[in-house]
This record gives sequence, C-alpha cells and structure tokens, in this order.
Amino acid sequence: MKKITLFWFRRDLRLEDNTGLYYALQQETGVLPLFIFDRNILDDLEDQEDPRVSFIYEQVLQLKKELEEKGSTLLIKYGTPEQAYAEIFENYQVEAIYTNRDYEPYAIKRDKTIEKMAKEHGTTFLTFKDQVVFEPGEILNGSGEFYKVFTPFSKVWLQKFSETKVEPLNYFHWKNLLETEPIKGVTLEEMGFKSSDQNIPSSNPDEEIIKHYDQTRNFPALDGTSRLGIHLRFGTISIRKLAIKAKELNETYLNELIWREFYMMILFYNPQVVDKAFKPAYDQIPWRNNKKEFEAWCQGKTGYPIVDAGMRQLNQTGYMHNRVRMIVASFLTKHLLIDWRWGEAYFAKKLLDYDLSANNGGWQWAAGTGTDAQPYFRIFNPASQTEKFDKELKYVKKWVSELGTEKYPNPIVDHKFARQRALDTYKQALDR
DNA sequence: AACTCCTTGTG
DNA sequence: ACAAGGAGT
Repeated sequence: MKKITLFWFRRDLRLEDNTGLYYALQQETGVLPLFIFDRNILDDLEDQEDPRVSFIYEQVLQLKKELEEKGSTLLIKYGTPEQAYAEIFENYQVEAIYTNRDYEPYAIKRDKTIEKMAKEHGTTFLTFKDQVVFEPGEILNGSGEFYKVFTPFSKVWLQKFSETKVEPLNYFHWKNLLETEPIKGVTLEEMGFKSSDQNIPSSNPDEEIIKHYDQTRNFPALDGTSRLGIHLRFGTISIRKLAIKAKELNETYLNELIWREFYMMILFYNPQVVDKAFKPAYDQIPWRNNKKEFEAWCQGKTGYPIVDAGMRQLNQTGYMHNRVRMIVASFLTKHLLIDWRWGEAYFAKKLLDYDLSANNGGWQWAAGTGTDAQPYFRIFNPASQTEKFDKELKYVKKWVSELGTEKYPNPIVDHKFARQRALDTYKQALDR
C-alpha cells in the first residue's frame, strides 16, 4: 500500500487560507483530503430537509470538484468517524492525519478517539488552529485564568490582535495533493436527506453593510447585519480574512467576532454549561414550563407582535435578527418562565447559523444564568423594544400580516404581571 | 485592598 | 432611581 497523508475537513469547508490543509501540503507524502458525514450528528436531526445538511453537502461537492480540478479528489465517508477511520486504515497506509481544531465537547471527545485509533496504526494525528483568531488559553486574565466577563477579554483580544501578525496563508503546495482518480461519495438521498430550497446568504462579506454595522445592526427591518454566521460555523469563509476586514471597516462588527471567540472559550473551559446554568444558583429557578405557552412561542402566537414576528422569521427562513433573538429569549425565560434550555434547543433546531457556544452563551445571557449575564431584573419590555428598534412596525408587519385584525391572538400574558412574577420568582430562588 | 466596571434595560 | 453581585486590576 502506498503511504498517504490525510487532511480531514470538518468545520473548515474551504481550500483557501485553511491552516491544517496548508501544513498538510507542506510535506511530500501525497495528501488525500477527507470529509466524513458523521452519523453521530446526522442521526439526531429530525428534519429530512434540514437546510444545514444540504448546505454542507453542497459545499463538500464543491470542494470535491475543486480538488478534482487539481488532479486529486475528496474522499467522502458516511458513518461514525470511528467506522470511517476503521475502513480507511484497512485501505490506506496513513502516515499522518492533519486537521483543524474544534473546541466543542463532542468534537474534543471525537478527536481523542480518532487520535488513539491513529496511534494504534502508527499514524500521527496533528491539529491546527484555524477556526478562530485566538483559541481558548490564548487570552487569560492576570491570574492565568479564563475570563468570565466579556469587556476585559475583548480588550486583551484587541491588544493581542494589534501585536500579532494575523494574515491569510498563501502559496499552497497543491502539487503535494495525492494524484488520483475521482472517488465516488455518498449522495444526500443515500444518507436519508433531501435537498432544501432554503436560501443561504452569500459568503462574500458585504463591505457596505459591515462599514455601517454599528449604525444599522439594531434595526431588524434593515439589512444591517452581515449574515455570515453559517459561513463562520462551517468555515466557508476564513475568520482571519474577516477579522482583518472588520478591523478596517467597523470595530463594532469586530466586537461581534470577539464575542464568538469569547463564548467558544467559555464552553471549552465550562462544558457543563451545555445543560447547566453557568451560575449554579440559577439552576434553582422553578421554571413554569407550560407546554401550551411554549408551543405558542414557537409558532409566533404569543400576542406580542415583535416576539411573534421574530419566531415567524425564524420558522420561515432559518434566521432571526439578533436584536429580536434577545427579545424572544427574554420573553420566553422571563415573561413565560420557561427553561432557557427549551428555547436554546428550539433555536438549535431552526437556526441556519446555529453554533453551540454562541447559542448557549446567548440564551444564558438572556436568562441571566450565564457569564457576564444580563441582570435578572432587567426584563425586556417588548413594547418599548419595538418603539426603539421598529418604530414604524416595518419588521413586525412583514412577518405578522394579520396584525390588527381579529385573527391576531390576544397577549398570552400581561406584561406588567409577568414582569413582577419573573422578578419575584428569580429573587426567591436566588435568596435561598 | 480599594475601587471601577459590567453588550444591547425598565418604570 | 432601581435592581445583585462578582470580576478584574
């Protein structure tokens, strides 16, 4: 058997400025790129037409095509990573596996398993920083610990960013790709999925939007956000290129990229936040968890127009404007006293740009249970939020067309009453 | 050890 | 003015 090197794509579905791929191609053993459709993840998805699966599938085919134009191919596997690698180790003599680091709990566990398997086959397992500018451990406070508050974290991040040479990688040694005939991969249908017609925003950053981000980002009726979330999630753009651009164009936008890394770092050091409050005391809150009210929230039928507009935008497009995400999250956790995990799980199912760390961080922030959380006594008032950010009801009317007619439901709960109930409930739970 | 500060707020 | 409490230097 001929010796090869594997480059394993995961959340870095691009050829350009891909750190692990760059280093794989630096050495001479023919590099065979690999992608695994991971059944540990796919088997848990309920929607056959999950647009994120379609998106990944399209991107993987695109990678395959680009690699075939270079005289190589992409090895595509379907199964658990362990199954896939068992097959690979049978068919190839693998000198090394190159891949980019992923900081989520599942990914860390997966990589440990594969690293162990690799070792048993005499294969080196090498990982690289690629999906962030600064990874967990690179930004620490004066005591050498991870930051629990965003602002000091961001200050150090910015300082380090200005001191560090961050630049995209060029000059890939494509000649070191394994020369091979195309290898047939699985189809979407064979994996039990169908292609989705959900619209995916472009991966090309809109400079005009980013330039005015601080001015426009809070108004959900405007096209004021970059919509790059899904591309950051799956690595169809390079974070380095984007961060450099953000630094030039708009510091507020750059700050959002820092939030992304802040929450990745928080999750890395605190994997328990996946199902527990970051602040343990907040796990004492007696959530009401009324199923009917949760259903009304999911469907956008709470009788609070801005909340309903947001939920309908999410249901119909797989996207919700961030200002509105905060409003609906506050409403679910405070007004309805429904467990933030329920809301988090619903977002996870629906959002195209879903990312565990950011979603968890955002929900815990809204519920007041997280790091650097919104204090629980700050409860968003849907009416004043609408007044501030959608004064002319442009956004609300776009998604709630029956507003003002008898078809539109009455408020599911009175604001003043719900607010006081939340304050009392939180206070009582935390006093104990 | 003291002091400042904390994403996006509300009544 | 209010509502905790802790992070960070």
